[in-house]
Amino acid sequence: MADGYHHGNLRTAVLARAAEVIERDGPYTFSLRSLAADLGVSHTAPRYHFGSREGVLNALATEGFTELAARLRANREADGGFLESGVEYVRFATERPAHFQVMFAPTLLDEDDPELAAARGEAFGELRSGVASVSEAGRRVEDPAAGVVAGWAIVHGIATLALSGNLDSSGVRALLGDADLSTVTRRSAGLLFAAPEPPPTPDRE
Amino acid sequence: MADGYHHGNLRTAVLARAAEVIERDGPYTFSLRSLAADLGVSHTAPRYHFGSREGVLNALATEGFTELAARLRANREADGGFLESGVEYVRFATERPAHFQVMFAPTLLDEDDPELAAARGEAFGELRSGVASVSEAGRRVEDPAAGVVAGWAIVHGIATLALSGNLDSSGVRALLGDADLSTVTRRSAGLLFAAPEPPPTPDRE
DNA sequence: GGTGGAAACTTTTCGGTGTATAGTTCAGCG
DNA sequence: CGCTGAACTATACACCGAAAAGTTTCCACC
Repeated sequence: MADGYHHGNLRTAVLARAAEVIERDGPYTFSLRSLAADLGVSHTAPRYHFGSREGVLNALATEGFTELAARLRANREADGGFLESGVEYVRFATERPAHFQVMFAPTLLDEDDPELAAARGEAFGELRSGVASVSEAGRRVEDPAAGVVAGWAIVHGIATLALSGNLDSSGVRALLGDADLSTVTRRSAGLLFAAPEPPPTPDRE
Repeated sequence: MADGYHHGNLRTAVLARAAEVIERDGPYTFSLRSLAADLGVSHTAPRYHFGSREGVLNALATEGFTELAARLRANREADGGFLESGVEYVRFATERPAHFQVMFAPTLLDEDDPELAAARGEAFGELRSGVASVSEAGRRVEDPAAGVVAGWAIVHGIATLALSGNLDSSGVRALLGDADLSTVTRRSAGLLFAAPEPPPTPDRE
């Protein structure tokens, strides 16, 4: 495969290296040329596989949505419950920070890419069906639509704040005794859907 | 002031134009040179005021944190309550999308800038004191630290998801009957801290 | 065992971009 | 009138994404 002229596995190598670089420096300074130099190929070689810089980011986002969907599906099939789906969402963000950043930065992507749209649709489907299970569980959600938004927003908020370092730098994280992020997620998102313990049963019809 | 050679108000003009451009195309393609061309000055003129491209973004973030702090303080002094502080947070994000994006993208900023640190500290202080009022109100928060994280995360999550267009594109927003974002915020974040009694916001249809 | 073609790269070239440094304009002031 | 500092320009350089044309290698087919 790798004969000195043909890299042999350039597409995979580019994606892996791109994720590393973006994880370290963010998506702004991400450069196709320096990436190609790292991999020992000419600076136009990645272009053959991805078409453009945007193409690399699209591929990264697609990869990310596919993996996120798989994780959420696995959790659902293991009957992990909504809260654990949320924890998984945050875990994915911290384990694949580059993917996560790119996935939710539409100005970096070509939204017309059908593969990206398919992968995203799959992930969003898992998200909705995960949240739907909460409504079925019949907690205290008299406003299921708001519950969906609240559930997604709280885990997405924790993920983005943690990734951007604002949870630590704000001193908020320290309030929790430096618990790991999964614990933080459980304790925080748990407030949303957990039935209040002392108070009486909320008014149901 | 403006004599054809000296612009007269370049610093302000650069910040205003930068916000426009970033609001439209995001912070990644933001270019000092095209911005200078728009304003009719040489491409190195902005550098005199900001030192570097990063300097412009830092100034934008500083401006943003200062305004956010002021908004939160005004709400607190008007006794708006935590939920309305959250609504104000989201409103700020949608009204100053460029500022908001830059403020929470540390890879775009020079974190050593003392002015930025001061403005951010001020805003975070307001945030914490706003959330602290909830604990004092003694709702059902037996885990106040988690409440702080949850409160911030849910409004930050709504803001980022809305700004990135993911609330609409996912179809989640439509579930709420296309309510405006402040209403979405109240209904969603309201689930977090709402006591069994209906909150001051009337939510009747 | 050669031949055609496609896949995977390289080379070259172009315009755009941030940064650095030296030079220019202009208002205010002694 | 001449000096000085603030605000801006001109020039130069290295890097970058994109485009187009050329090169290498493999492989399927005859």
